[in-house]
Amino acid sequence: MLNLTKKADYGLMALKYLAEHPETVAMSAKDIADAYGIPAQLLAKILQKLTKSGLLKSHAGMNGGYALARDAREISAYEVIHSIDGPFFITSCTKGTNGCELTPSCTIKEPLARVNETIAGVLRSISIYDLSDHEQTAGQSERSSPLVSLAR
Amino acid sequence: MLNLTKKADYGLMALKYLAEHPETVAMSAKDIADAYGIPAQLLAKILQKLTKSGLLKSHAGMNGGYALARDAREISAYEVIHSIDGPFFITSCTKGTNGCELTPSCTIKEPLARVNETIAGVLRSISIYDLSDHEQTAGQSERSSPLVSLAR
DNA sequence: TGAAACGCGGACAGATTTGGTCGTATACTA
DNA sequence: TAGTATACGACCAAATCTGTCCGCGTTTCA
Ligand code: FES
Ligand code: FES
Repeated sequence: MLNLTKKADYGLMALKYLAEHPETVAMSAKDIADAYGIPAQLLAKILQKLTKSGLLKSHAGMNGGYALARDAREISAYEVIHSIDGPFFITSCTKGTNGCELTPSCTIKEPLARVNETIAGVLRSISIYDLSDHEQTAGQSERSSPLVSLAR
Repeated sequence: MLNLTKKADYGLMALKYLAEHPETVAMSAKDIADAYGIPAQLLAKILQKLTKSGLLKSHAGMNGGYALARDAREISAYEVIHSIDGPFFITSCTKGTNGCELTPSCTIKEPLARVNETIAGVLRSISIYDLSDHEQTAGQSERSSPLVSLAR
């Protein structure tokens, strides 16, 4: 019913956590999982997906782990969700290659596709940086201008 | 993964269908289901929910059926989805009464709630009328001004 | 007055998706 | 070479969604 999967949730949490610890070179999946009390192995697989999508850089071996591949401002929530949950369409008919069996009769697909694009746009305008708790001491650069203000 | 359930899809289709046939007093669930080739009994239950939510008016007995309870412009997509799928939160943690077990550690719930509100706003700004194929012959009243333009 | 057409609502089974675990292979470091 | 970490697939369990069935109440009409 139009909600993110837990996996996407976890992914966002992990990325936010990484964004808030820029000093550390790499953070293991277990470290992040422990910090939030989520299943380590599950998070590992999520981070692997994000790595394959180029959002994270990974490093095996001791003191290895994951690090953001780009600046937190350059990673949008949309990319994260898309990477973890696959392409999302608000219309339920995504089975098969294109459209479901009743595509010809269904008349709301086209209008809803527009809604879909709008939501995608909102998600695209939100970066990990926007989610994170960056100490906005003074004179914040205000580089990011999300469609949705997340300011508190 | 952030998509509507088929039920919500069906519900929107049905309402759109009703909006496009304003002359008929009432339309049976079976009629609508046949028009789109969707399971009649399933659609019936959906329409029942919409009736209980006050979006439709029902009439039992022969030649009975359903009709919009209000003008199509006054029924938002949000109401329909909310009525069928229940309250939706973009964050997956909706179990129990309030928040999931890891609410304290989860740090993205609050920022995502804002995204949630934005999406809800988009959905609220779209009416069944906007979805329907109203012959906008000339000088359309342009009474509705959805956040998302659905014009073709 | 009774049958037919229709809405109402719960129970329920099958299909699908999600959440999570396990095992093993691979890569890197000390 | 021992230890730590990622990579990846198979797999299972739980939750959800989809769809069907059946009995009941209501309205219309012959
Ligand atoms: S439900 Fe499949 S095309 Fe709309
Ligand atoms: S995942 Fe439950 S509070 Fe965020």
